[in-house]
Amino acid sequence: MNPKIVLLVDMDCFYVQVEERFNPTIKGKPAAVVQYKNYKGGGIIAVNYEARAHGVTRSMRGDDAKEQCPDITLVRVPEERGKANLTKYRDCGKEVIDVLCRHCSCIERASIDEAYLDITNEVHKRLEEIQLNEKDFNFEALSSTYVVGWEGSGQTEEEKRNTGIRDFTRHAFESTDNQDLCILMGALIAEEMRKDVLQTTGFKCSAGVAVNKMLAKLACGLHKPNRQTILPVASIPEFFASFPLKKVRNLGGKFGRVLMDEFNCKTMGDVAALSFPTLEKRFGSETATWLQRYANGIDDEDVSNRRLPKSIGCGKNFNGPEALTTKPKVLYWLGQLVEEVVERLTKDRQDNGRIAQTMTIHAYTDEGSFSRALPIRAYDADKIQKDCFSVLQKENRTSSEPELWIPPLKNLSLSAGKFQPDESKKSGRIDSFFKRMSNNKNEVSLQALPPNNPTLETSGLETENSDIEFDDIDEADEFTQGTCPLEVDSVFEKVDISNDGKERLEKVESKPSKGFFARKLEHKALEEGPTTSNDPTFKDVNLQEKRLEEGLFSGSGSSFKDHIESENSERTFSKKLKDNDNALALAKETGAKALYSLKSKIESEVDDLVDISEIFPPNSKIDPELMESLPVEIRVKLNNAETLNKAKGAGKTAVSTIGINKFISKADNFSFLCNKCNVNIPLVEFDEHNDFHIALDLQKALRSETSSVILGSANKRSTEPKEKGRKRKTDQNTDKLIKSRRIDEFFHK
DNA sequence: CTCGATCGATTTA
DNA sequence: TTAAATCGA
Ligand SMILES: Nc1ccn([C@H]2C[C@H](O)[C@@H](COP(=O)(O)OP(=O)(O)OP(=O)(O)O)O2)c(=O)n1
Ligand SMILES: [Mg+2]
Repeated sequence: MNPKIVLLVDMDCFYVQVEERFNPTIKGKPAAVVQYKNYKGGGIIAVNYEARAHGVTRSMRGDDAKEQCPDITLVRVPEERGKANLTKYRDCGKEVIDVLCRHCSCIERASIDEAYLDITNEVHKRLEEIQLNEKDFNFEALSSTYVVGWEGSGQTEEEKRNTGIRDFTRHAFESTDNQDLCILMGALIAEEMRKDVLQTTGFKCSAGVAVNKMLAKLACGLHKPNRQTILPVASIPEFFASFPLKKVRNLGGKFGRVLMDEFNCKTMGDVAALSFPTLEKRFGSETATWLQRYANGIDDEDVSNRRLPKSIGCGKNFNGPEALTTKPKVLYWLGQLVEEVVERLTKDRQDNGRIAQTMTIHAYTDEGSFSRALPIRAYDADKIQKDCFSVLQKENRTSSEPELWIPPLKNLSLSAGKFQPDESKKSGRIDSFFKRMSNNKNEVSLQALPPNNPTLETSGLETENSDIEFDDIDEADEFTQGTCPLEVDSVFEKVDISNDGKERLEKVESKPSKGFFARKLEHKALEEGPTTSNDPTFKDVNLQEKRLEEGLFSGSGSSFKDHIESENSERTFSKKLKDNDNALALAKETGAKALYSLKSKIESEVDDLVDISEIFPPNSKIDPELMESLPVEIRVKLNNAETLNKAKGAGKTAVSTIGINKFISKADNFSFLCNKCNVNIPLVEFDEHNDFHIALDLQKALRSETSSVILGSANKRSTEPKEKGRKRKTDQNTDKLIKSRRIDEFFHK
C-alpha cells in the first residue's frame, strides 16, 4: 500500500502580495499591510520579505515600522462601514484555491492563505506514468525543492540545495520501498501546482510535502519564501532532535508551554523521550497516546475535503476610549457588522447555494467574554440587527441608566454558520450534494456542482421595505427550510428598554469549560476526591488559571464541585461589585457633566449645540433625491430643524428639537424625555443622544436604498432599464455614500 | 429525554 | 487585528 502524501501550500506574505499585484510599483521594496492608521500608524498584519530584512514584524505599529525601516510602504486594509474589510484578500485566496483545484480533488482550505491537499492519488498516477527508472526522471524539474536531511554540499545555498535534491532523487529510485519515491512525486506535483498558481494568479507561495499534515506544515515553513520542502520519514528523528516543539502545529500554545515548563522539553525530541506513564499521569491516556505518536512524527488527521469556510463572520475591537458604552453605539455597530455579514452571506448564497441557519454574537468586556446564538430568519439586515440586539440586550446590566451599556463592550463580533443547502429552486442539484457531503476526501466536491444561475437570485427582495408577515413567508426573503432550534424570545421593540438587571444575576451559573490545553490534562484531582485549592498539585487548569488571573485564590477543604460553585459565586459577586461601581461612577460623572454644561448652556444659549451640518450639510445642499428617499420620519426631522434654523436666522440649530416631548425642569435634574426611547436623557447628553438616533435612522435609510439599488440592477434582465432612472440611482447612491460618512464620524471617533 | 444545540477555551492564520 | 476551526461538557 502506498503511503498517504500530504501537500501544504502557504502563500508568502499574502496580504502584501495581494497589494503588490494591485500596485506593482511597490514590488521589490519593503512593504507591509496595516489596519487603521490613527492609533500609532495602525497595526501591521502582513510584512513582505524585504521589510522583514529590516526587522519589521507583524503586530508592530505602523509608526514603529517607519522608524525601523523609513523606506517601507504601508498599504492600508480597505475600510468599509467604519471597519476593516478583508474581502479583497478572501477573494484572492479563492483564486488560489481555484487553481489548486485543477490539480487535486481533495483540498482543505485551512485559512485565507493556506490549504492542505491530499495528493496520494495524484502521486500514484504519476508513479504509474513515470517508469520506475531514474533515467526517465529529471531532478532539475525540482528546481525549488529542498529535502530535510539531505542538505548537500557546495559553496552556495543553491549548490547545496541542488546536490541535496539530486542525491535524494537517486536514493529514492534505489530504495526498496516506494515511500520516498512517493514524496518525490509529491514534490514534482507541488512544483507544477506552484508554477500554475504563479502564472494564473501572480502570487508566489511555499509548500511542504510529507506523509501527514503536521509534517507537511512544518516542512513548508523551513524554506520560505517561494520555495518548497519535502520531509522524508527517515529524516524525522534527527530533525526532531533539534526542532523546537513550540513551532509545531498544536504545540504553539499553552499545551506546548506546559511541556516546556513542567517537563523541561525544548525540542520535539525531548517530548518523544518522555515515558508514556509520565505523560499519562499528567494528561490522561488519550492525550498521552496522541502526544507520543505526534512527537514521533505520526499524525493521523485526515485532509478534509472542504474548500468553503464553515462560518462567515466579522467583528471589531473597541479599544480604550472606543469601548461601546451606550445602547445606540451598540445598536449602531451591530448594524455595521450585520450589514457586512449579510452582504457576504448573500454573495455566498449565490455562489455556493447554501443558507446559514444561525447567527452567533460574541462580545468581550472587561469582565470576560460571552457568545449567544440565534436563528437567522432571513438574509435581512434590519431583522438580523433587531434580533441580535434583543439577544444582546439581555446581557446589558444597566438599570439606573437605561441608555447606557454596562459593562462596556471591548469587542463585538458576529458569525453566521450552520449552513444548509438553499432549496429555493435557484440552486439546482445542490441538495444532493449536501446530502452526500462529508469530510471525507472520497465524497463529491463542490467543484462538481453546476454553476448557479444568478438571474434567479432576486425574488423576494422587493419586499425589503415592508414588514414581512409569516403568511408571506414563501413570497418573501424568508427561509422556510429546515428546523429552527433557536428562538429569539422577544423582539427588539419589546425588549429595547425593559430590563431590570436582575434576571441575569440569577443566570450566572455556567460551568467553566475547557479548551485544547485544559482538556488534555488528566483530572487526577477528581479521581482522588476532595482537593483543596491551596494544594499545589491541584490539577484543574481552568481553575488555576482563573485564580491567577483574577486573584481569587482562596478557600480550602471543599470538594471539587464546591470549588466550581464557589468560583462562580465569587465571579458573580465580583461582577456585581464592579458593575455597581461602574454605574455609580458613570452616574456621578454624568450628573457632574450635566450640571457643568447646563451652566455654560444658560450663559450662551446655542454655543455647545451640535451643528446639524455635522450630520447633514445645510439643507440647500441635501440632494433632493436623498431627501425623498429618506423615511418620512427623518424628512420631518430635518425640515423641523431647518425651519427652526431659518426662524432663528442662525447658522446653528439644536438637533435636540428632534423627538422632544417634554422639558422637565427641576432644580437639580434637567433632562429631556426622548420619545423614541421613552427615557429621560440628561440635558447635556441629549444632543449626542439624538445624533445617535439620526445616525441609526440614516443607517436604516441607506440600507433600504442600497437594497433597492441591488434589486433595480438585478431586475434589468426582465425589465427594460430606463436610462434616466439608472443614472439617477447611481448619482444618488454616490451621494449617499458621501453623506453616510458624516454620520459615521459620530461613531468612528 | 436524548442527542443536537450551545458556549467557552484554545489554537492558528 | 480580524478572522476561523475544533473540542468537550
Ligand atoms: N495573526 C494574524 C496572522 C495572519 N493574518 C493574515 C495576514 C497574512 O498575510 C495572512 C496569512 O498569514 P501567514 O501566517 O501565512 O503570514 P503571511 O502569509 O503574511 O507570511 P508568510 O510568508 O510567513 O506565510 O493572514 C492576520 O491577519 N493576523
Ligand atoms: Mg502565508
